Amino acid sequence: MTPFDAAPATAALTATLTSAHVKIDCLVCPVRTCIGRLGLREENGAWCAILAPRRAIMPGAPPLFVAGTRVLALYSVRAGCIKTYTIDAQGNEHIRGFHLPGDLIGLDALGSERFRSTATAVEPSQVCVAPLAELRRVVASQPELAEHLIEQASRELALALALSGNFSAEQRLAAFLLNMEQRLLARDGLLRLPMPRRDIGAYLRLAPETVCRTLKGFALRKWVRGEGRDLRLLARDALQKAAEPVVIDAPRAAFDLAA
Amino acid sequence: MTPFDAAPATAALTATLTSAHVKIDCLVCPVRTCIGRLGLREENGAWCAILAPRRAIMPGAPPLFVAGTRVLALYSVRAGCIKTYTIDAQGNEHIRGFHLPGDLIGLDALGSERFRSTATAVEPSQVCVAPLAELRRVVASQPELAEHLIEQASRELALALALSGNFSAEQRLAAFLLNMEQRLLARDGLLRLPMPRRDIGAYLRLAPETVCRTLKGFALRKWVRGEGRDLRLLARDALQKAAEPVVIDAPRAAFDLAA
DNA sequence: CGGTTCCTTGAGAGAACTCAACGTCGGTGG
DNA sequence: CCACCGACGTTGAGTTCTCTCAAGGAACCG
Repeated sequence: MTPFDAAPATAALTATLTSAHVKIDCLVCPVRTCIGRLGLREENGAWCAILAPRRAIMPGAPPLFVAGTRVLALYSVRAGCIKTYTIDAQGNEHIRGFHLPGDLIGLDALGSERFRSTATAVEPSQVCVAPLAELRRVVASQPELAEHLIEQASRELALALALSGNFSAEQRLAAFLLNMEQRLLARDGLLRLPMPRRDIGAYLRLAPETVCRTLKGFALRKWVRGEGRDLRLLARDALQKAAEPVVIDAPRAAFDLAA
Repeated sequence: MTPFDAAPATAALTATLTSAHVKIDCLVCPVRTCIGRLGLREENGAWCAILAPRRAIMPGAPPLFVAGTRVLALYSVRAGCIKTYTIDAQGNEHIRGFHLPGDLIGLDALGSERFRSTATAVEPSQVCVAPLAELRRVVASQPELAEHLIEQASRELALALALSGNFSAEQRLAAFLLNMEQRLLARDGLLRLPMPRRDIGAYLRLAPETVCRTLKGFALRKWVRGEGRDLRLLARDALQKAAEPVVIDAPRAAFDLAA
């Protein structure tokens, strides 16, 4: 069991943490697992240092950052759920991603100088701040960190590409549930979605009603159970089959060589 | 005028180049512009060396790589157009991206160990091969290159996220035309699309017929002109307005602080 | 208790798809 | 030289998936 199974929707998260807390808190920081995987020493101050400044983000509060503003820092989600989105001319909200503990926010802005989206909290959340200047400095001195950033961007890219495919509502929703289950480290298929139906729809290109109806379809087939945002995935294999985001195709054209 | 304005659909591209040609050819390689931008010396052998092995890729020929196989190298497009795609269970092709000269292919696979898509040529093309092991080595010694990779992945991510939004056929096609015009370095809005309507549709989540009809709608409004794949963008501003992929939204909620 | 947000369900509307047909073009071979 | 073939682009007609609009009920909060 990880420290993040318990929903972090406590008032304590809103408290401002002093830098004195940093070292202690970092021991339970989700980013720490990444550090461990990279073979970095926990005492290594470089990565922890740039993550020191914490920020608590509340739903409805001012955004973490706003589309169009200059990128001054990236953010690492420590707890909660942050959504990044844009608003089009018709006023529709397009959610570009949900960021869960351990995820970096703002990777899609590194190519430009400005944020492409606005970031707000879906539930009470906390992020660590990685100022861009310091990030560059650390990247230069620690190639492992650069590789970590590339890998994270790569994974996010793969997810975005899989989602941008021409799939049906059922396929996308099934893929979404499985993805969220995996990223939320849900146990026994027990899953508490942080976001409302409207946000799921804005992410999956579906009307909230369609999300609801499709979910009901899954429930009728006994693939999922639950009410509202508390779900239980009963038939993961069936969902996986329904999702089928990518089929590994055989090298069909490889035989044209003989012709 | 760049060396890539002329369509490279010549038989010469199919010829196998020996390593003796590398140094000379690298002077006209699109990647060179990146090297210049990064402040690297042209004589710097590290980056050029790993790009040395060339491969010619022809439409209908065996893929450059196949989804599911291990990632042994990334590929830098030197000429032509490479598409990456997946085939779903229904046999539908989902195109994840068109890669033009200067683009890297396979960035979305760095997070996993295997390619997520299959890559084939849309038109006669040529790529440079960057073996993963050497790439890692160079990244470790040259942080600028790491930043370049991150930026490239970031831009690709931003494009994928913009495209994955819930936009209409007109919005997506307009955005696609503008994006292709920019990336093909089209002059005077003169644009020769390398791919058939079917591929555009598979990329934009549209039926080929819808691509055709939407394009005709643009033509009726005098926004574009041309026949088949040869297009001329007459009203770039109108297309830009129709595309409206992202609207920079004002920090509306920023005033909640006072409440 | 009123107000708000969210979830759910129903009925009608619409955007895009499917199916079908036709003309064009370039290559191939009789 | 021309018929044939396949791939592509275009257009039309009917269908379908998803959206929009509307409404009711539940949960939460001040």
